[in-house]
Amino acid sequence: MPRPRPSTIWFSPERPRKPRLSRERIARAAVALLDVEGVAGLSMRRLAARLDAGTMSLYEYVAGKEDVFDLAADEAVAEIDLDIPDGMPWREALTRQLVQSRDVMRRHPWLPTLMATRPMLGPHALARSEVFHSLLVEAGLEGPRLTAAVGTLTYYVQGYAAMESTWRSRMRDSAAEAELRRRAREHLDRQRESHPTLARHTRLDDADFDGSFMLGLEIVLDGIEAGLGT
Amino acid sequence: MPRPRPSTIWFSPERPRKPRLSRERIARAAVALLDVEGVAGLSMRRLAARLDAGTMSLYEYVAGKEDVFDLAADEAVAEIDLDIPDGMPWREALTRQLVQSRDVMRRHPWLPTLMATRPMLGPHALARSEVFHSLLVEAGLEGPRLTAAVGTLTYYVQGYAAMESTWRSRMRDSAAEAELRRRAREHLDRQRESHPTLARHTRLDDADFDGSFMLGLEIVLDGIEAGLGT
DNA sequence: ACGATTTTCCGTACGTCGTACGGAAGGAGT
DNA sequence: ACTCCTTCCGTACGACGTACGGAAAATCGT
Repeated sequence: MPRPRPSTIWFSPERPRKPRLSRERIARAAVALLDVEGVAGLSMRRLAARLDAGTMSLYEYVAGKEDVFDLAADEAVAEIDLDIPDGMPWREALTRQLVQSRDVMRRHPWLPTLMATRPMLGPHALARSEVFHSLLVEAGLEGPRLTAAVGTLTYYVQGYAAMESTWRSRMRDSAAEAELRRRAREHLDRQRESHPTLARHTRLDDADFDGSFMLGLEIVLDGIEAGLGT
Repeated sequence: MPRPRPSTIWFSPERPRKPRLSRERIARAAVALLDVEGVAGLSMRRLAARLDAGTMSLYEYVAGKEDVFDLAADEAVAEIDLDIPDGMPWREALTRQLVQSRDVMRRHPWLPTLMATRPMLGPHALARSEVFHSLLVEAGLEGPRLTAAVGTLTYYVQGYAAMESTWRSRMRDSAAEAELRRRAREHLDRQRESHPTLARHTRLDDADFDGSFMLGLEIVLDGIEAGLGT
């Protein structure tokens, strides 16, 4: 039976010999590597190289690649500034919180995807969750309504950030591959003829990401507020 | 210069020789394989084997693995039933539409992730988008508000479906790995002591996925409705 | 009818990946 | 000094995406 490794559990137990690596160091290196190379660019070999360690050394600290992703995700979530000025009303505070979250996800475009595909149980994710819940409790929610409200906010910011970063990256590399882009565009235009509403109401080129994000956020917050009287 | 492959463009042009494969056949096989093996389990080799073809034969029809994902995603989106009874009010119609979407995403748990990480430009995704837009135009929205409203709904259903399927899959395999689960739980409980709001207001075991989904959906729809007067 | 052309099919090969395994090396405790 | 536990990591295996180029087949021009 192999030594059990913690996987997805966050503390580190006793350590009878002083180690060169640590889960924290690995987490930080993973974040840095993900920022530069993206999700597809993170490999155990590259990660180890960046830490001047042998590849297999990582496995003393980490259960596998999935564990690295868990670690990196929680590490990035830690960048969200959680403290809010005393006495700030809940709606304003939540707005700040969500704008912050989007900022962090813009710095780490790989984050929304990872958050959507794993249970976020790291300490920083839990802390963030605590803040969201307590702000909405202050607003007057509890029980399933509370859970649902937290969900809508979380899914919105994750979904928006994911969309934004895929869009931005397509815009970037299409500067080089303008040809293929032209064909795709032409194809879309052809489709548009059979989709009149879409054609009339959407512009593809201008993209006011900031304004658009705030608009959607207002919708969700309005919806939460609308349910308070019930 | 290599023969250009369409990538992400959807029609197929002239065909001077009758082919055994086709983009449609590949798309269907990819969906079936993804359903069984998940995103990580889809490989070009396995996909080809399922079609009784050599691996490299796929590349006559498909630009690469990314293209296969695009194809599979649009193919799955096709399962969403788009027609709505005549005269049904917009809110009810949208609800139907979103419940449908969630159902499809439950049948294809890999779908929400793929949708979040790529621009959905396939014919079925565009058709779905057209329906959403026209329903919200009927509701009285236009311009950036319209775009934002479509966004909130889309992100909500994708985010919820992604959460639901990761949760469900964890619940499944934890039947086998109950030990590790117990440790995770114990860890969570320890964290809960420092997160009082979270501790008081969340239950982990019971999970009324259907009801919870509807609650969140009502929030978003309420929010859209609240913005109509402005 | 038949060669030329075009298109489909796919075997081989290369570089990369995650990680199982087992050994080496280095304190800590006795 | 000896044991034991931990850290470190070289090697190796099977699987992956796909570039390349050749074989075979269908179509077309004549």
